[in-house]
Amino acid sequence: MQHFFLQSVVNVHTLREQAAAAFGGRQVQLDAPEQDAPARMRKKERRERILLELRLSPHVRIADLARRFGVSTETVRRDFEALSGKGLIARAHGGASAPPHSQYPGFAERSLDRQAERAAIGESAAALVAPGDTVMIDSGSTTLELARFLAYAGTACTVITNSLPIATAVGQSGAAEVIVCPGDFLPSEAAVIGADTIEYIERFNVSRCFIGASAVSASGVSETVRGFAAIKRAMLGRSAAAHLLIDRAKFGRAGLARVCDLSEIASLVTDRSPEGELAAALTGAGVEVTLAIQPTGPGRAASAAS
Amino acid sequence: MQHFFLQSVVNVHTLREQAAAAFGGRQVQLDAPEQDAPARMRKKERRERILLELRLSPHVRIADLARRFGVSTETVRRDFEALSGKGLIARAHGGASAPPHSQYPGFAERSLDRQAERAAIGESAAALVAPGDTVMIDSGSTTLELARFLAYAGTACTVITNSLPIATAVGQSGAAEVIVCPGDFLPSEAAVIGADTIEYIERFNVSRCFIGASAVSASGVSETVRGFAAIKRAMLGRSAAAHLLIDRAKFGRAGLARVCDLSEIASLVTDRSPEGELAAALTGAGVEVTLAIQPTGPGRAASAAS
DNA sequence: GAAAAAATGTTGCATATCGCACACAACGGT
DNA sequence: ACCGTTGTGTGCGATATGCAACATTTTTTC
Repeated sequence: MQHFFLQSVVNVHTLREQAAAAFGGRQVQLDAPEQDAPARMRKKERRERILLELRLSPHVRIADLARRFGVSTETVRRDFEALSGKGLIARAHGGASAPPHSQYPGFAERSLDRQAERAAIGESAAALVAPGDTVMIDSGSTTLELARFLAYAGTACTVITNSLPIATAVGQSGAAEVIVCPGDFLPSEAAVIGADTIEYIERFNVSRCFIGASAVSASGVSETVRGFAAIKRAMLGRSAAAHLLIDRAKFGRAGLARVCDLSEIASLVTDRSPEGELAAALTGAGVEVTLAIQPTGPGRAASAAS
Repeated sequence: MQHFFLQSVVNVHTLREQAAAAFGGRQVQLDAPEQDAPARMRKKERRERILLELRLSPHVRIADLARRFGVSTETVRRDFEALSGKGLIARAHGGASAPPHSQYPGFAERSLDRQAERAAIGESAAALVAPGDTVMIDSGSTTLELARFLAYAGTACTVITNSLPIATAVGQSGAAEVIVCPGDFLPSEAAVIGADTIEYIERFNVSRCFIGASAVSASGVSETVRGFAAIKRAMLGRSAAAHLLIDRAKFGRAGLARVCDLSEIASLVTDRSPEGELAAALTGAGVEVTLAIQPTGPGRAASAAS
């Protein structure tokens, strides 16, 4: 079996070249901030390839990559260090793997900040779901945490979602039923959007929905990704009660697309008490505020303890 | 940030206990075949927890787990060895990560055998898709390979699928458009099934569809998972040409649910020429047979070379 | 075209991990 | 109560990895 593969290594390389070329067309700015006049193609390309490999198998080894790229292990090690510095990969002894969870690329870049806060918010929100409930869960990194906690706790509920990672996460528990919405797949969020999605959502009626957002202020909830606002509104319209999961970094700001008024949501789950104008508006709108108990979360302890 | 986490390690543990308990209710038979009168709870539970951890973060380290479980590293090492022997995890120096691809649990158990063959089949099938094409892709581990190669090659096509991992894989390329079908989520396959799925599929017309199956024989194509047969038929009905992706292990067998006649498929992509009755039937039905060039595949070379 | 800067390769050593052998403890069957 | 089985811990030499300093090559810049 071993030499089997070794014989075909050449073919593999050829394929990889093609892919790398195709990929190169829409290069990500990997080393943007620090060096402004950077780099020959080599380094960049190699690092892109590392990320590419990492999408295909969850773990790559330094020695393998070094051999494959025809460079020394030190070079690969340096690449790893740079990439892990940007949070694009997670280092491990002898290799590297995909960042914390996101098999979902789009999330990766941003999902490092406030990870702990989001986990706490997700955990608190999960407590709101009782066995037997039917809920809708919006896409987003905070709501994904909710999904993970639901799965972790094994809550026997029915979940309707437009997010693929959320469907997968909740489904893993085996205890929950998951209904996936149709629509156009948006890679950056690993969720579906569009008219089909909305039409489908409107077939259901649920007791609760959990939504995320880009911003919340006294004037209401808003979202930067335009297609998402409509989805959130559709979910709101079909739920007896709506819960907004949002961290304090988004207080007092406003996004491009308006989602709804504060009065339309039943509760806000966050990591710190809102203050000032927003607090007043929330009280005025009769929105209950749930404060998440600080950082705790499955999957984080391991990396933190190391 | 570090001590931050360390302070809450206790909470994490408590949470993990709960989850482990919940999980224990539907324990998988980890060491079923070899030892019939096995084991105290300890080992089993520990190994389940390892798998649980692995779902939450893509890589766990031996030292961490040893400390967390309060056992020696040797013990964890033995667990790793056992689990990797069953293909449930992939070993790495200093730790372990999720098996080859499947962030998708159900796939895991079976997706080791014939992995290379499936990759070859997927690669061959990917060559059938031209830029601009619109295709449907059925769920399954072989068709997932097709999706990965499409993404890897960056083919600019439109894909309609009922499989979440396929949607994610194809979407990653950024070059393709992906339309996801609605329906009831089936965790073991990470795909959706049901009436909604079928109804949705029937809204489209495509040039090609790629389907997998549990078995193929002279009397036709069949599938063991009942809900899937209907999906495959729906896709067949909406495609100008159908391609069956199937490895030689499934030749000459029959599954519970009948999918279609051989005459309904345009081509069969496989890893070895069919023989005897099946070959005759294929010729008779005018089915073109495409033989996949032997093992090659992204993501595999790394693990094989090690 | 030469100097400067960046990237990469090389070396040596500290450390971590591996794999094995053996010893001990816990449990189950007779 | 005995003994065999199984799971676990400990110690050790071999190997792999990490890390830092320095040499070398390549690229950039003027």
